[in-house]
Amino acid sequence: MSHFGRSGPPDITDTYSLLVLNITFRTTADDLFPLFDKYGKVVDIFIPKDRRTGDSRGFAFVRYKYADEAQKAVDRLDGRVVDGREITVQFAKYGPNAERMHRDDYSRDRDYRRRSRSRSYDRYERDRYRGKDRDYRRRSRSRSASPVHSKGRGRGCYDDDRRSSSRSLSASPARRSPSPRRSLTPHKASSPRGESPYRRSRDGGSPSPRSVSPRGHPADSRSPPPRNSDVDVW
DNA sequence: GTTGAGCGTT
Repeated sequence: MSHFGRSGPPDITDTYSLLVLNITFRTTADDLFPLFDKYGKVVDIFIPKDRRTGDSRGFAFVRYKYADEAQKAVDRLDGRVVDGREITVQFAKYGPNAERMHRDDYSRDRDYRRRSRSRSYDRYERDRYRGKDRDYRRRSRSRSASPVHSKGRGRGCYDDDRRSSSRSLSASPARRSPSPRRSLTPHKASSPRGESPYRRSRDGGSPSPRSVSPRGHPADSRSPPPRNSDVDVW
């Protein structure tokens, strides 16, 4: 009895799709079927899964036969805790069918206010919608979707180095070795273990020969490492 | 084994 989505869409002639979000990654259609079926006639349940791993993405699509039942399910199951997680039930919008036209059937009394009243209203709504940050979310379900990883690290390292270099030449050129290890990098990074050089290029974009010394680094030649301890610290 | 905003298959 879990033929949901096994052979594509069965019959979406008069069915309403509901989007269930915030469900656990282990929740399956069979687990949601009894839950949604209790509130109405569920025609089909489809849960997008990864093609490579086959794991659930965290949301499911419940297809109802009647809109009134779907609305009821949304109102009843929306915010319900399933498997220890609160699920979010709402009507599908970007679906293949987009039952937006049918929505008027059950929300006709509440949709009357949204009637094409004026462009201002539309603009206001759109503007208000834009206020929320939802476009930033990426579709990639990376294991760790972090919008802000670590500002100032990783790539900033190069920037910091470059800035330091600049300051060194400007503030105290003969104070500390600009970057002895940096000058040795191009030579030592030749291929200690058979690593591909082009790979490095793509990783940092162009940090090796050009970024390191855009204005040339004659100081390296005439400014050998004064102390080993300095380099040892690194 | 991990994660957590979102919109779908033959």
